[in-house]
This record gives sequence, structure tokens and C-alpha cells, in this order.
Amino acid sequence: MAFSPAAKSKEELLKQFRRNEILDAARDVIGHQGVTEISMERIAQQAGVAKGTLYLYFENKDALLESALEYTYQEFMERCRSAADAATGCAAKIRAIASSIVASNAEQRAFGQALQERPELGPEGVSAFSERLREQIMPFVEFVAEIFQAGVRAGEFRAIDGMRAARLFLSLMRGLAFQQIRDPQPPDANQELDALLDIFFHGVSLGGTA
Amino acid sequence: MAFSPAAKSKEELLKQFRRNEILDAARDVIGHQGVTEISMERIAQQAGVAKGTLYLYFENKDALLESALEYTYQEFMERCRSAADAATGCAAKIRAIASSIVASNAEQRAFGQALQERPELGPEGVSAFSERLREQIMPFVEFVAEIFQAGVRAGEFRAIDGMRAARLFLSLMRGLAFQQIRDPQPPDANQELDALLDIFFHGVSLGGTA
Amino acid sequence: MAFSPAAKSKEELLKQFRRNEILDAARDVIGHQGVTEISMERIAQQAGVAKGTLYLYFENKDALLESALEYTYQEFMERCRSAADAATGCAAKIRAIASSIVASNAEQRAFGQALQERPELGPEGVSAFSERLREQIMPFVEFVAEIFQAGVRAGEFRAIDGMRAARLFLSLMRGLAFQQIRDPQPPDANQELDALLDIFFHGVSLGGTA
Amino acid sequence: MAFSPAAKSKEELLKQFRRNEILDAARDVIGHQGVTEISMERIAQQAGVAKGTLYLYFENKDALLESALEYTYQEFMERCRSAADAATGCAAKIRAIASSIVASNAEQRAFGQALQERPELGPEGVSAFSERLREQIMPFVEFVAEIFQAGVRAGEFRAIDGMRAARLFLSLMRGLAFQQIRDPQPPDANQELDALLDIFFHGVSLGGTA
DNA sequence: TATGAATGAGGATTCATTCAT
DNA sequence: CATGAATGAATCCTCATTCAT
Repeated sequence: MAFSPAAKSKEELLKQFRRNEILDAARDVIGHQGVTEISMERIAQQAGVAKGTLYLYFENKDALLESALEYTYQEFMERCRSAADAATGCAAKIRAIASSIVASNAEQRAFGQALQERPELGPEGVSAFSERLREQIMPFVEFVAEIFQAGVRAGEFRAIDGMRAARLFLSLMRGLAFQQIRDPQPPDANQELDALLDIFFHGVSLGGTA
Repeated sequence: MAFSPAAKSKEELLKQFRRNEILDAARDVIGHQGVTEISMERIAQQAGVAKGTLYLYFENKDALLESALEYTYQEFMERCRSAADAATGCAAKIRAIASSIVASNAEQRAFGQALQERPELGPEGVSAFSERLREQIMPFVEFVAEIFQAGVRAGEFRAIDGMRAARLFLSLMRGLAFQQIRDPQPPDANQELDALLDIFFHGVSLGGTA
Repeated sequence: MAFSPAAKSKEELLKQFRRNEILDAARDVIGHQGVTEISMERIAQQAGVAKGTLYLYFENKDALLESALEYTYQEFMERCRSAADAATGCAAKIRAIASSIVASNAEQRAFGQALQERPELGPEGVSAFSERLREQIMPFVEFVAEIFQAGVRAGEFRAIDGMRAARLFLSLMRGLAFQQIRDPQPPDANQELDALLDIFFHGVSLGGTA
Repeated sequence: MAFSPAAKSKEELLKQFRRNEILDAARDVIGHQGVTEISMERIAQQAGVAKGTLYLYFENKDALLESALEYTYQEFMERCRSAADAATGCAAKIRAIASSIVASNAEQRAFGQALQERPELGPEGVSAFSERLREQIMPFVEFVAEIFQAGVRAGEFRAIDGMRAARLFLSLMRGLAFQQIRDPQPPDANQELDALLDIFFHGVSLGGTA
């Protein structure tokens, strides 16, 4: 009758493992078919399980996709944080994050999708879906914002608003991801990145700060 | 108007008018439900016509959506061009375009959607759909790029690549649109725009041009 | 004309004329597309009138098709009767009818269709449609039957039942029509007819009448 | 059975069984409504399954209908072959086939439909559909033709062409089926058959072979 | 009388979800 | 737990029919 704690945790682990297998599969499918063209059938195939099994691990399709996006985001944001932590100086941290994003993007085209945040779910934010994604992403945006703030305090950056800089920076990265994904023959990502960061850091204007 | 090319007879005009009514309806629905969640039923309701009527004006759903996006883009790009032409100086032209976009966005939330270029169609970009949209947009991107080039030649801007600057600028605008659309209580768009353009023009770095 | 019974006023005549034009068009379309694949649109195109106009002359689609089949049958049966009347001897009359059918069939592929009597309308004879066609055809079957009866009385034919012989004969003709219509490279119709009539007249058995 | 080729596992058998249940249902519906007026809804009702289930067993409506006709034809032709094989003498084989057809027809009114070979698909015969049916039927027509040829060689029949005799014979059977199906109060099928075969075997002419 | 734009019921097909095994 | 056959709501699209002009 009584469960041995070991057995229990083993089942827990197995469950977790299965869950992640499914999320990996979902991410792959997202990467190949885009977020909205996905069918449960296809995810099940990719994960090597039966359709019904998906419902043992996830409430429904939306929950699964949401988890898959979260999962991808988490991994990606983790990577960015590590890269930032390893760098010295705020500009360097920003560059490190940018490089991480470019690398993630190269590895996981799905990320490019995820980054675009399922805009088809509508601007109203009605769907709990996009709401929760926002919640996921906000801490990361704030993390980047703080780097900018620190840079301002450290005298590395102008007196800009951290959040705005963060958003502009991430828009830039999204645009780059977009180009790399959509362009049939995209230019070298790192060159492109350097050129864009140059503009981002120094502005387009000739005269420097007003 | 850009969308009623040489409409002669009364019937032609009426047909054109109806067509545009439907496209308006589609744009509204896109604005409220996102591109992929739309049903013909819903568009028909919004347009105040029967489902079958849609098929008198458009081959099928994809053709209708494509036209609706084109329609929105055309109108929007037209507006931006006019604003740019009316401004003197390259920086001023860019600001004028930015203001147009903010205004368009305020009026037509659907535009925010359209601007995001149907990413759900998948990374492959295979579909003739997204391909045609790219073709629509490219001339506009080049138009903006040329403004930057002119600015460089005129000594208003640093020696930046026009296309990259244009893409960065449009990413910035997309990010702003995104914020305005998604944020439940977005900050004032014009203030926000000014702050972002400040960063865009002068960069985040303190030292000005390297 | 057989189908304009006592048309008096000019308007009546015009109406009758229009009606027949439409029926011709319908027959042509039937000949090209089969009975069930026909659309009112297509008939209207062929007749050179607007869709709505069809409804000025016919209650609905079924009534139109029914009339078109009747029209075709009438013309065809008329032709067969004339041919039979012109021939001397019962076997000769039968041959004459057979030749008429082959000729009609060659001219009007639609006839082949019509001859097959819209079997898709179901065996139950539920539809008033197939019922009325039966009524149209019966007199003609009886006309042929009487030729056989006369042949029996005249000593030209064995003591067979006229109706059965008529039905067998018409089945034979239908089979021939079927072959000519469906076979991608049908053999010469007249040769084929002669061979079949030979079997029909003399039977397959070697010994003659038992 | 001809329709369960090498069914091994229990699941295979079950699947085969379900498939046949659906085909039976389709055949019934064809028998009642004709080939073209059928809806998937109706077939599903008759089979006692949901609409979607039909698509688990058949690609689409056309594939289902095609299979249903094939299924009916196969069963019917199998039956005719068995009857023919069991009979001695060519005339007897032909009679045996005729009896089988009459019996099949009595049991399965749908057969009468199927026998009429979907003429609504139009004279062009372009559709792969009717093409495949032709391919199904041809071997059977040839089978009957060979019986006639054998009869000629054996001195039972006159020097007739086997294929033509076969076609005439099958036309006769079709005509009989038609009568039995359409006539509100059809005469006794066997009496009718005997009378028609009498004409078929001995011809209508008095004089025997010319 | 003639038109043809508009209608909307009807039908094929898909796919997320359930549940008996 | 896992399965995958079955379900049926939802969606696109067609086309016979109507009716304002």
C-alpha cells in the first residue's frame, strides 16, 4: 500500500522526463510548421507517443503550446543571462546577450517563431495565452533594462530610460531574427549584428548627443 | 485613390466600393481576432453581407486575406510616403514617417497585426502568401532606406548602411506598435516615440561616434 | 413544330422560341457535362441569357432538365417514327429505327445521356422526375412493340412478345450508345450495329427456332 | 473472401470488418438515393458511425463511393463466375450467369444502380472514377465473351463475335434489371428472363440463320 | 421582360478531444 | 499508464433561387 519515497520520485522523474520529451517535440514542430499550423497528431508523431498520451501531460492544445513556448523561452533566457553574467561591462553584457540570441536563433529556428509571440492570438490580450507569455518575458525585459540602467549609472551609456532601451534592443534582435528566418539567402548573422549594434550604440545621427 | 485604379462605369465603381467594404470588414476582424483565427462567417457578419457574397469578390479565403493585408499596407505606406515627401530634411522625413505609423496604429489596431507580417505562416516562407506580402513591403523598406542614404550623403547621418538603418528603424516601429497594442495601459505613444527616436538617432552610448 | 402547340400571339411565339433556345442550351450542356454536373450558371451561359431569366421560363432546375430531356426524347422519337414509317416491312422498320438512333447518337452525345434516363435519381421512382420520363418513353416503347407484333402477324418474326422484344431491342441500342460514348476509340457504329442486329435477329444459337 | 485479402491480426480483421460495414451502408444508400445524391452525412447515419469516422477508412467521398461500387461489382462478378463454373455447357453457363444477375438484383437493388455505371459522370469519361470502374468490369465482360467464344468453337453457338454477344447479353441483363427496379409492379423476374433469353438465343426472325 | 448581385442552406472535410480497451 | 479509434463541432465553399433595378 505505502509508496516508497524512492519509487514515487522515480515516477515523478519519469513523468517530468516524458513531459520534456513532448515539449521538445512540440518545439521542433513549431520550428518546422509555425505556431498555428500545428496539429496534435503531428506533435504526437514527433514525440513518438500516441495522441491521447499528450492529454495525460497537458490539459489541452493551448496548454501544451504555452508550455512549449515557455520552455523555449526559459532556456533561451537562461542562456542570455549566463552570457551576460560572464561579461564585464554593460555594453559587453548587451553584446553577449545579442550573440546568444543570434546563436539560439541559428540553432532553433523555432525560437524565431516563439520570439514573435503568436501575434495571431489577437491584440486584445483576451486569450490567457498571450497574457501568460507576457508574464514570462517581462522579467527578462527587466533584466535587460537593468543592464542599461547600470550602464547609465556607470557612465557607459547616455541618460536613457532602461526599459525603452531594452525594448528597442529586443525589437532590433527580433528584426534580425526575422530577417535571418525569412530571407531566402540571409547575410551573415554576425556581420549583420555588428552593423546593427553599431547603429544601436552610436545612433544614426552624425553629431553625437545633442 | 490608390485602390480604385481607373474605375469607369457605375457598376465598376459599385463593385470597387463593395470590395473595399469587405476589405475594411476583414481588416477590422483581423484587428480583433488575429489573422489566423478569422472565419469567413465572421468577416461576412462584419461586412453585413452573406457568406456567399464574399466569394463574388474574392476567389477564396486566402485571396481575401491577402487582399486585406495588401490593402492595409498600401494605404499605410501611401500615408508614410506622403508624410515623408512633405517633410524637409532626412531626419525630419524619418520622424514624419514615424508619426504616420503611430497615427495609423492608433486608428487601425489591425495595422499592428498586419505589420507583424503573418509570422504564423511558418519560417519557410514557402507560401505564396507571405511571399507576395514581402514583395509588397520591400519597395517601402527601400524607400526608407533611400532616405537614410540621402541623409548620409547630405551629412545628416553617419556613414551607415541605408537598408540596415531602415530595418532597424522599422523594427523599432514594430516594437512600439506591439507595445501600444498589447500593453493593457500603454504609455502615451508620442512621448514613447520621441524617447525611442532619441535613442535611435543618438545611440545609447555616451561617447557619440567612435 | 411538335413542341409549340398552337402558338397564337407574337408574344407566345417569342416565348416559345426563347424556351426552346434554353432547352437547346441545356441539351448541349448535358451532352458535355452529364446530367448531374450541370449548373444553372452554365446553362445560362450557353443560352446567352442571365441566370434569372431561366426562372422566367422554368419553375426550377428540375423542371428545366426534365423539359430538356423530354425535348430531346421527343425529337428523337419523332425521328425514329418517321424513319420507321418510311420503311417497308417490319424488320426494315426496326433497322430504320436502329439507324436513326445511331445517327442521333452520333450527332447528339447528349442523347446517349438522356437515353440512360438519369438513373441517379434513384430506383424508387420517388422523384416525379423519372416518373414523368417513363411516361414520355412508354408510348415510344409501345410503338416499337407494335412493329414487332405486326412482324409476328405478318410472319416476319417468331411468336415473340412485342413488348419484350421492344425492350430487348432498346437495351441493345442503349448498350451500343453506351459503347460509342464511353469507349475512347469506339469501333465504327454502323458495322457494330449490323453485327448486333444480326445477333438480335437470328439469335446466338446455332439451331434456329427450337 | 475476395475483400479481406490476407487479414492477419485481430486489429486488421476489425478494421476490415468496419470498412465493409461502411461499404454496405454506402451500397444501401446508393440503392436508395442514387450515386450522386448521396451525402457523407447520410452514409454515416446508415453505417451508424460519425461523419469523421468515414475519413478514417476512406480518403474522401470519391474514394468511398468508388470502393463501394467496386465492392458491389466484385461480389456480384464473383457470384456470376461461380455460377458459370458450376454449369456444364456454354448456353447453360450463360443461363447460370443470367440467373445470378437476376438473383443479385432481387437482393440488392443497389446493384441495379451500380450496373448502370454512373452515367452521370459525363460522356467524356475523363474522371479517373469511371475509368477505374471500366477496368473493374472489363475482365468480367471478357470472361463472358470467352464463354461465347467457347460456345462457338463447341458448335453450340453461331459464328458470332464473343465480345459483341457479351455486350448484347449484358445490355439485356441491364434492361431487365432496369425494368425490375423501375417498374412499380414488375412482372416475375424469372419468367421475364426466360422470355428474353429465348429471344436472345434464337433471335426474333423466323427463318433461323441466314 | 431581363438582369445578375445577393442569399443562405447544404455538403465535404479537418482536427481537438474523449474513452473503452 | 498508454493507446488510437471514434466523435462531432467548426469551417470553407458551392450553387439553386430570389428580387431590386
